[in-house]
Amino acid sequence: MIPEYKAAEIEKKWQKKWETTKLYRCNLQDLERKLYCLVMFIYPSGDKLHIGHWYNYAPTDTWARFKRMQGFNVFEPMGYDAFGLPAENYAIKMGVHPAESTEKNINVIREQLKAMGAMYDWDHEINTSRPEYYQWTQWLFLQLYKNGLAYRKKAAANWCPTCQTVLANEQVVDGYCERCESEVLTRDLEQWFFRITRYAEQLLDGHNQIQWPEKTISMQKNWIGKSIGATIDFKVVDHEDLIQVFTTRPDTLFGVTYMVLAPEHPLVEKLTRPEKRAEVDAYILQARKLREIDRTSTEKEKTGVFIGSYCVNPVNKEQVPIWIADYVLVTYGTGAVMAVPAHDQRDFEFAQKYHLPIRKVISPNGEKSEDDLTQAFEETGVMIDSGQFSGMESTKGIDAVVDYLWENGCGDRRVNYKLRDWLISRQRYWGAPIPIIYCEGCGEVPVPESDLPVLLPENVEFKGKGISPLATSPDFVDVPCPKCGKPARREIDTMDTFVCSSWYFLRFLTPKIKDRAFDTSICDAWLPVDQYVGGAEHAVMHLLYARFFVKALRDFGLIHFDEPFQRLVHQGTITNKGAKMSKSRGNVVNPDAFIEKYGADTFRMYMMFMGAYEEGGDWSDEGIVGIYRFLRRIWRIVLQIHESKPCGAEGTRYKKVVQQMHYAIKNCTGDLERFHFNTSISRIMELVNEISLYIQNVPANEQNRNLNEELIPNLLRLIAPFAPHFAEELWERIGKTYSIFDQKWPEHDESQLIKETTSMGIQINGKIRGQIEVAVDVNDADIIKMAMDDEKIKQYIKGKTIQKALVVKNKLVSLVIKDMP
RNA sequence: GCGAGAGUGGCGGAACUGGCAGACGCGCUAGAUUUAGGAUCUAGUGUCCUUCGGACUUGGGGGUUCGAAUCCCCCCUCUCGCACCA
Repeated sequence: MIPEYKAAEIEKKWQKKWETTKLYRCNLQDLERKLYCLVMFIYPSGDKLHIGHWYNYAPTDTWARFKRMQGFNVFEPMGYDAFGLPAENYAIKMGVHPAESTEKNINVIREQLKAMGAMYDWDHEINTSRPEYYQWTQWLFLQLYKNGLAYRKKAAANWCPTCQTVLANEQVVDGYCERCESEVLTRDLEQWFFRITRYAEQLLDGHNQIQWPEKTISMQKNWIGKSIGATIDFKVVDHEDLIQVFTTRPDTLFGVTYMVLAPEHPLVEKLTRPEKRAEVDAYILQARKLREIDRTSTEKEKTGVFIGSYCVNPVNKEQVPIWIADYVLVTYGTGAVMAVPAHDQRDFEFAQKYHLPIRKVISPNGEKSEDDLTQAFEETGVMIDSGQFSGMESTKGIDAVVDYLWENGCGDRRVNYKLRDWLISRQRYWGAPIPIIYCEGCGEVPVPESDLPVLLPENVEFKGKGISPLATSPDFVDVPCPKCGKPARREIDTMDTFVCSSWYFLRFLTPKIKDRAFDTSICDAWLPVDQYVGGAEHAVMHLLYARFFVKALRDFGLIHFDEPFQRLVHQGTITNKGAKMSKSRGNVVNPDAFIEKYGADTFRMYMMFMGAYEEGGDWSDEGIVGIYRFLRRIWRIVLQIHESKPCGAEGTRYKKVVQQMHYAIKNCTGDLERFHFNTSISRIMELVNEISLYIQNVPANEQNRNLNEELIPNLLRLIAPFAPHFAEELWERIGKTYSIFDQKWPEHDESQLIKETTSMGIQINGKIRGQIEVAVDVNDADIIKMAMDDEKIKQYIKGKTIQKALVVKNKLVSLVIKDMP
């Protein structure tokens, strides 16, 4: 009598055994075949594990287990990105201290993660909100500070009125807060920045040495936004001032007919003529009122005003009027643009509206034409009406003009980036305090490393609004200056949580060391992370910041590699009945209910079966039973064969089963490698179907003994990464030694895949008309003959001439026929 | 608006470099077994045509090819990213 498959019981049993035997403890000293498999650690904001977490973690764990069985020394850690706004907001909502609620949530989540059955090495767990961790986040801040990569400045910052804090550029999506979707305002504030812009070029270069999705790389490239061009200085008439512009088209300099400054440009105030003052002020006021999103919309008609002053074009000494317009952004380039309406569509539209001259200086063929342009000609061509440069190819003209400007001291080559420095100050409580003290005498003083950590005070009013909660703790704020000992005050802002997660992959290796943030030699040995898995939404935030950190730390001599993550895979999104899951739609799938009903093994396996991992899939409450049935089917077959102990020697039918096994091993392995879990599972299903047919059709006493000895063990090895508890249980039940995860992943034998005959389709004029069974060693000419001798085919080719006949090996025969002339 | 990806049965999805479209699973139909089953097993299941058999089928339209889901051109829809970046 075959016992029932009791998932809950089995899963508990093995989770316990794995833990007590420390099966997944990784020996970091063993570097041969090391493999660092990392999944983005969890953000414990208050909710339990949702389906997205499962989809991130379970398949990655399957991959890691597969690699372990292939003989790799796999390090797969898990921890908590525990600081941050959602956790703080959750605590406020529940009326408890964030430290308390975070700790509680982590305890729940840890149990859930364990119930998933992943092979995390729990000895390496980290929690970024613990002083043991954030002490080193602060230490890293100081290293950046010491090396000139952390600085404070007053700047217009993105302010989220709901979150009551500033945000980094990366956290503002279309003018709205990435987290809470409130409209983001601008506020002038003193803020801390990390000088990520210094690494712009290196961040671009590094893309060449990592295997990441094309799309993610291009998003980063786009975000960094490199453009090569020149700066050009325009003297202002009757003023000492120079207006500097950045342009990628110095070859169009002779076509400049006006100058445009951003309304916020510092020179606007000074250069506005008295008679224009009222008009200009009104325009600036109006531009300010416009929401960022409206102002930057390309749909919006361009507007601007003339401020009354003129500047001089350095190549032809022509005076051109200076305008301000909100299509020029103060944050990009120099905040000023030389307008060339004939060769820039935006300038063209503006010039048309305000009747400014449009002067053609680039011609497609070098010839002048009197026709009016209907739109700007933005391509390259031949320079015309450009003084000594006329007749020159515009691509060469770029260099020639810049050389001329440089010689005359009014221009230079310049590479410009869109990337801005990373604003890391947050006016919130639940984060790592910035380790800086302000002293009236000594100014900005870094907290000495020996005084770290700067502990988050407990007695804080963190529910307040508009001011950093740390300001409400006098014990925290008032400190003696570390330099002169006089009364001073601490920085009251905390760091963006992305700072914590920019180096966690280093800490994971040695989470408990007390005297260093990380161990240089262990990091050098284990990094870069071999396989990183996480959401695509981090493309220009976490993934860019972490790369910046690694490059900076490398330059400080603390590590000796260039990139944190060698291979990167993003999981797709799970939908439910075709729609994105959301609380408002009410179609959120709660994993717990399904795990209770079918077990974690079925649940995780079904997620992998739904679709291609990187594309996500559509959840179906019905579909999951397919996997449940499949596991129970294996359960019965394995135990039945184990009981009946086949000892026969039946060979003909068995050969087919073996062939199917090698086919399954081959494809299952290849697909797992590429994170194609769904097709990988399909191959195992086919194998099970074949075994099932065999034991039904071949009498028990004849069944091949290898069924028990070779086939079933291999089947269990194949299923083990997908359904770990299930496979471990059956492995034990068939009398094998613990653990199946110390077993070697099966390898296929290519020679076993070769069939004696193949069935080939016969195509006539592109349409399949018949099938023939052909032995593999038959040559093409004979195959064609066989095809033409086929009864069915004869009907088609009777009375026709064969124009062409070809054989596609093992696939088909193609005949092209034509009526007899 | 620009850029990238996608569109395949009733459903989720396969098809690696052009080579028998629809693997695998869900659902459905019939049968077997069972006291019963939402358990299990077997067979069937793209659409249309009256059949042996045939015709049509990968968002729509054209093209290249002996042969196209796959390559090329035009159009439609969806998803994601960027959005005056000078």
